[in-house]
Amino acid sequence: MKHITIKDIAKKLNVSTSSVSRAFNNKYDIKKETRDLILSTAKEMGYIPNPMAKKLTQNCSLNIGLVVPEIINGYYSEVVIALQKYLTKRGYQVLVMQSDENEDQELKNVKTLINNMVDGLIIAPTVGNKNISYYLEKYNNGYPIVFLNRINDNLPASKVIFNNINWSFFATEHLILQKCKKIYHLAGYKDLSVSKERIQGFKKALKKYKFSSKYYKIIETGLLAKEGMQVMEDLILKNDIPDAFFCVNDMVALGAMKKLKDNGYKIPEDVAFIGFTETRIAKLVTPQLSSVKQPTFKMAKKAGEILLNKINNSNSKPETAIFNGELNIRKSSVKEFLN
Amino acid sequence: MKHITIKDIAKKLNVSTSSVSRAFNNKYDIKKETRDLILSTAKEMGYIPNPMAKKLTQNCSLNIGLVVPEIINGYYSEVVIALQKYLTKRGYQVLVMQSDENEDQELKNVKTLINNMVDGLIIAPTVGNKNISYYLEKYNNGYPIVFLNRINDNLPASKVIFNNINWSFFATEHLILQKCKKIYHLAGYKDLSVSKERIQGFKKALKKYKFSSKYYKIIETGLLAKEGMQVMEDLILKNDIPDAFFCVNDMVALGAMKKLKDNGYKIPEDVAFIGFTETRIAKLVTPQLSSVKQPTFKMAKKAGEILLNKINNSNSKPETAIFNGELNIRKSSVKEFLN
DNA sequence: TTGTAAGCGTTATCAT
DNA sequence: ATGATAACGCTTACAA
Repeated sequence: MKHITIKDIAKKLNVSTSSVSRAFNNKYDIKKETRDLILSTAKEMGYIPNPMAKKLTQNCSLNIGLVVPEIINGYYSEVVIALQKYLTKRGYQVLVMQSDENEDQELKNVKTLINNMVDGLIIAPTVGNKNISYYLEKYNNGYPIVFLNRINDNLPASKVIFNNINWSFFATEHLILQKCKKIYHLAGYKDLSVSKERIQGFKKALKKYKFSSKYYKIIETGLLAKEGMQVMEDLILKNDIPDAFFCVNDMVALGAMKKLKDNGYKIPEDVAFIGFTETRIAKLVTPQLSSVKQPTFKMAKKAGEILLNKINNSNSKPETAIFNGELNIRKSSVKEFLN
Repeated sequence: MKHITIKDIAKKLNVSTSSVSRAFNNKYDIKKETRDLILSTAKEMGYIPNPMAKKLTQNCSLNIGLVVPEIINGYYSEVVIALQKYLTKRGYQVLVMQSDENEDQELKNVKTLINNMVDGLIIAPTVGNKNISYYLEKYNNGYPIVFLNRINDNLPASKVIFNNINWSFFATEHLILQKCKKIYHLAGYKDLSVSKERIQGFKKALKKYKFSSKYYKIIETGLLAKEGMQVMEDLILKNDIPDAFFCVNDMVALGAMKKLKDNGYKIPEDVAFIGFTETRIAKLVTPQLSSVKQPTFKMAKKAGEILLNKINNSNSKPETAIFNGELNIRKSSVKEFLN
């Protein structure tokens, strides 16, 4: 099963290897007939171009590194899928690495990918900001990087982000308009940029409607269902249950809801819920979970687009794309008809 | 930002490139001091070995292709994670491609990966068997392939599979022992090997307990929550609701349960449910969903292991690993205390 | 339009 | 223990 090379084809047809190469690559400087002959015999012989050789001469790997926090909870799975689709169609392979919400792992991943000479990186940073300066240094040296999500609006680099502040404002306002009087925010990680922004939006809404500090709380949780459950267990013990929760994401919301339901609370009658970064599961639970939907595919695609721009035109300018979402109101947050 | 090469190092130290190469690769035939000197200056100069060049000379890509049906529903996400972990640690990159439950897409993926000269393939085939003969031909020509899941026990190739028949027998038997008298099976795709096997186990249990054909049904559904909902909607319209459902997977079960709950049925009191291929969401819904848990990580790891064996020792024998799981009984299927 | 030959950055085979 | 050199499969000046 030795691989056929352009040499084999050249020998068979009594042409030079350059002609064979040209037949595959050039549009013009080869005669149509020889070109056709070469291509057809190549096919006949079962020729497959050796990507390693090609990459070596062209000094590119045609690989893109994608670093995400995790791919188990749906959101980043969709990011992966969207980018695979976009980049594969353009001749690139995507190397996905997970950070498991761990900064050190993330840095390791990035370094592994750089050592593998990926042509560019898309990074959805994990909680913490220890690594950002390292990434920025690379970026400023001309390394093609696009940041996706979880990154500050004012980071001086190409990035694709969601308008967390506005949409968490809307989500909170929705709860307020449902006449919720006491609203807690399950807030993810205090060091996570999206958490910070969602807190900002939350506070903005409370301020607009003049909530005194007695009537809200911001509670750090993490991002997992398990963590939503733990926090809720704690609140139940303390008998400190408000009439609404706005959660940093759907998983935390689902965990928290589950715990409340198991303890006899009615949702939304006793406690209203709204999540964020809508997942498919939102529609499978009872009651269905209200949430903020993000345009995941579009955002991922945009990140790919910016990256390829940079790769193909190394002095393209930094670009920031900010996306908006939609508020999907479902049963978990609708109290009004009760009044 | 030109890359440092071994030539640069060689020139700087007045040694030959072969010495530099040796310093990085060989254990013995270089003097310790020169070796150390070379390594330290290399580090100083910021040398990164060019993987493309290395791969070209060694005629391997250090890439493994992984073809899965999808990665959105948790199960195959875990497969991806497990294999990434296992293979990355051993110097390989994993190229993941999704088939979207589409045979043609799957074949395309496999061909793309082969054209990219991955060193081996792990395939979790999608529904249908149109491509299997193509894969087998490659396999028989010595191409390293391991099949994971969704493949017949008697396929003459290396494979890692789950004992679907036994565990669907156990799941069904559990429902029977809960005194369920009429059990429907939501069965996935009729052309999917795991569906077939789970149907076999289902029937085996029914036979053991002498269910007449009036008291069970096997209904083709697909594998998505949405499809579980659709089928259930249909059954509700026909007023054809048994007292238990055994579902081909958790997603179908969740969709079906949701539809029933929304129509006023009590679970498990009116209808008991058990899923398969347990997902994390099983514990987040009310009532929690009973399911059969598969040792996903172990199975994926085993697939990686068999594949690397084959790659490193091309005349290693075909190997089949069959795994067992566990039956996790939760509230959705427990009726007995009601009697 | 085609061929020759150098080069991409390594490793591997010989000598020395 | 080290160096010279060919080779891996392809692209690309440059020459013809």
